[in-house]
Amino acid sequence: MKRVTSEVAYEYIRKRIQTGEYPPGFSLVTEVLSSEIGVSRTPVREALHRLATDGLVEIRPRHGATVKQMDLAQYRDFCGLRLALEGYAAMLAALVHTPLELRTIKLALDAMRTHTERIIVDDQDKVAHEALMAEDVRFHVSIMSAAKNNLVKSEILRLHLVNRILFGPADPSGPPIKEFANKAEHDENRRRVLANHEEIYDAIARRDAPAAREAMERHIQDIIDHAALTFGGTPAVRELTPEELAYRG
Amino acid sequence: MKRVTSEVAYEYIRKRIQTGEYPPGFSLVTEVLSSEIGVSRTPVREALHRLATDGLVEIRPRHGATVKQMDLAQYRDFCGLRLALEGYAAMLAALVHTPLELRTIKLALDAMRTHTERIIVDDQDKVAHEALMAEDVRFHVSIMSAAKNNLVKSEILRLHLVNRILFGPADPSGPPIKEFANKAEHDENRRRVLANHEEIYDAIARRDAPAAREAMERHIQDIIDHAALTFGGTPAVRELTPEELAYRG
DNA sequence: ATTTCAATTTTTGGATGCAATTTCTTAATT
DNA sequence: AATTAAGAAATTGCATCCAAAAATTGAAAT
Repeated sequence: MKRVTSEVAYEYIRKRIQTGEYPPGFSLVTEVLSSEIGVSRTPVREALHRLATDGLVEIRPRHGATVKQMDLAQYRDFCGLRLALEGYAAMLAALVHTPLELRTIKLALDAMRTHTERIIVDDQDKVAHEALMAEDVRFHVSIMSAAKNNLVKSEILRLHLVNRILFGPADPSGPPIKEFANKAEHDENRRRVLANHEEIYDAIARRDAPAAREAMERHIQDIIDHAALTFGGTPAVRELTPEELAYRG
Repeated sequence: MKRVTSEVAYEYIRKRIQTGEYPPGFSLVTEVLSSEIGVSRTPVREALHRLATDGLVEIRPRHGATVKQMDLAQYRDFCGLRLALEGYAAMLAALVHTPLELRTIKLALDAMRTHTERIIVDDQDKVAHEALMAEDVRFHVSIMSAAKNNLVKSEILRLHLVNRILFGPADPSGPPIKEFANKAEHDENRRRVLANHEEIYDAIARRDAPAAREAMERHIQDIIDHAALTFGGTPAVRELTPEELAYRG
């Protein structure tokens, strides 16, 4: 025995989903995966269950596992969760951050500013794009670390994982997503994100908890709105679940 | 094959944890459980993993599973999560509730009022105690249903599950929990809970989203404070994790 | 030609066996 | 007597095997 085999299976599948090699709706057959990875079906099964609790995979009993796919309504629910948690984390961070934690947040913010400027000058700068994304993550992670609530932190990290998958690198065989907006729109969006981050940082720095929460919530709401635009124009009236309908009689 | 055996195992173990038959820290050995339940080790393993993601069980690789135990610090983190989510749900409910959903919430509130009065008159009324707990749950569930975000709802329900376990029926072999306060204190607490609920309801009814959130957050904060008292007097300074310490260099 | 029903194949969920690792026990040494 | 080391027992994690359920294919009847 080498090491935790189920971990290998988990990482293997997760990576494929994230890169888009296994697109949303893709059927994940244990037998195929196990022979592909070179382990038996047991650890694959376990990995799929873990991915299901992460929200990356959907398992219907006796029907197998598929890569999760979300419609806009589900995405909005998802972002609502993120909004609630990250807003709370920002609030906590404003209250309990240490000077060092504040500096860590500021470092990420400053780096983002630099990279954003660079991208606005040269749209094709791949390195700057990569760096910007990395610093964006660092900014958010720094805030939830400063909040000092590990449960909240791990929940948010789990959500980020899903977000990356559904709106990540590519969606080669998925439904036709609306073509990217033009550069001017993109630049405007980047500036808005940066402005949002600055607001959040300032509120945390002056220990203004309500303002920090509001700023973070506005930021995430902006993300939702932006995604709604690129996703497709439909206002997407929410479907009511049977469970919800039960409340009406 | 009869039915989903892993479901049987899951319910079996969950119930035992909730009733306190398996107290916090209790060692959950797959072999023992499988022979006790009458299924093989595979579904037991799966059930334990599910319980771990629910937060009821702790699994350390190669060391087995134990019933999760929380200290006060962890409980506060846990309640923080609940506060963030239920506060958000109350806000949403204020914004998007239908008249029927509002009435459902009011029904639970009215029932709670009745049962609380009854308990204050007769402390020993077991039926009223049961009913009060049930209506308390109904009140909270009605609100998250009215919020119409299934993800948030299922997350909160998961949290409620854990809450029930750690502060549920009994903890026979656990550390000596401070003896229950006297009746006057209890009655005061019950009245405060009811007043909280009324505030929450009123805010939702008049579609005042910020007030609904604030009232809910105050309510949960009260619960935390109350638990801190009955748990033990220690202020419980949070331990820093190695991960957090990394941020300091 | 299309639809329906049955048989075959595929695939999941569960049981069992096996190897590796951890823990418990016991004995020996300081 | 206490502490450590070695071996024995127990327990986890993975692989394989088996049975039940679902999907698919093919044939027959309308």
